[in-house]
Amino acid sequence: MEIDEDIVLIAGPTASGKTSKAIEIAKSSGGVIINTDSMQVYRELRLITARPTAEEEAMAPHFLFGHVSGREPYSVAQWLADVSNLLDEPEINSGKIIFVGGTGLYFNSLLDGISPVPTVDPGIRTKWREASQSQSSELLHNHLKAVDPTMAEQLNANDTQRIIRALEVIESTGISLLDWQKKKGKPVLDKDRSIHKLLIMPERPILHERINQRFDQMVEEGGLKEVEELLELDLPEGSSLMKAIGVPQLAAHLRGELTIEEAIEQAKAATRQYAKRQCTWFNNSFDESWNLIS
RNA sequence: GCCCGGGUAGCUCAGGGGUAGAGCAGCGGAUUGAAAAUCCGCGUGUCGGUGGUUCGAUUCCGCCCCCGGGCA
Repeated sequence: MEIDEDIVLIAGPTASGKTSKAIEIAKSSGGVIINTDSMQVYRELRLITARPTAEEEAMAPHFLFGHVSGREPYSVAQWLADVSNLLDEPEINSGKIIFVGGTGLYFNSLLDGISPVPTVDPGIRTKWREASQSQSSELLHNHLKAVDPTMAEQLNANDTQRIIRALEVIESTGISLLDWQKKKGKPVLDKDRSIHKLLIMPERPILHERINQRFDQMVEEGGLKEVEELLELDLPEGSSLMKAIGVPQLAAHLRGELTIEEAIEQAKAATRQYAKRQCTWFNNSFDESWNLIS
């Protein structure tokens, strides 16, 4: 598949064949590949996050794959900053660039930018993250109601993660997250470069089949060992990597809580559920400028 | 062949004379610094088949089929 545009975006649910499509395009049209997946940025997991293999990476220049440690906090904003830094390099920004991944939020931030919320005071962040371990979401929601009622109204009382985000922002900046989010971010892609957007959406039953097969393959190729080694690193509690699909399930097996068959079955189900959430995002958040293929 | 037990949602199973409900799976939605996260919503069904009793049967009775277990 040859593509004339300067920038190619390839999105799709997990196991839809994005990696090979990106390499195919890079080989026929040239260009570098930039990761647009929130988990493939981490160094410690390769198999379980379906990161391109060393052989695949050798077929074209790859960026932002496995470039951060699971010990470091990472985020959509950090990713966008990493992309922005890459685009500051003329030899990258003048050639073809292929963004590939499955994180809808990252694509949206790439195209629309992200609101310029200041970095939250680390002490305040830690305080609320710890509070979320010990306090009920309802209690936290009540805190938020007291300090930022309009934001509290936007959030479900069970949505602990968004509630503590809102809490840390109002406490750290004195301004409601809602107000910050009204400020538009600035897009990082050059306005004058042409973009081709590809959305790979296989039929659901086919996708499920591929997901199931791929997880079996991950385990055959040493996924269990990879998780075992990850656990030995003793990453900080709540680190994103520990929540990568497959990790909690295989870790439960290593602790003797699940048989390997149960762990595999549960990991496959979690992957299918994730793929559905991705499809929801793509279906409802991406506009008609995306070219749908299966 | 005989004797038990069972056949209810995709799976595991509960229920019981007024056309049925849980968990898991599945489906739909939200999504702005943890996003593979986090959260919201939705039972999707010839109750094995067929006769009968009954105002009414998935439920009770007969026969048949299928699956376990036991005896031969």
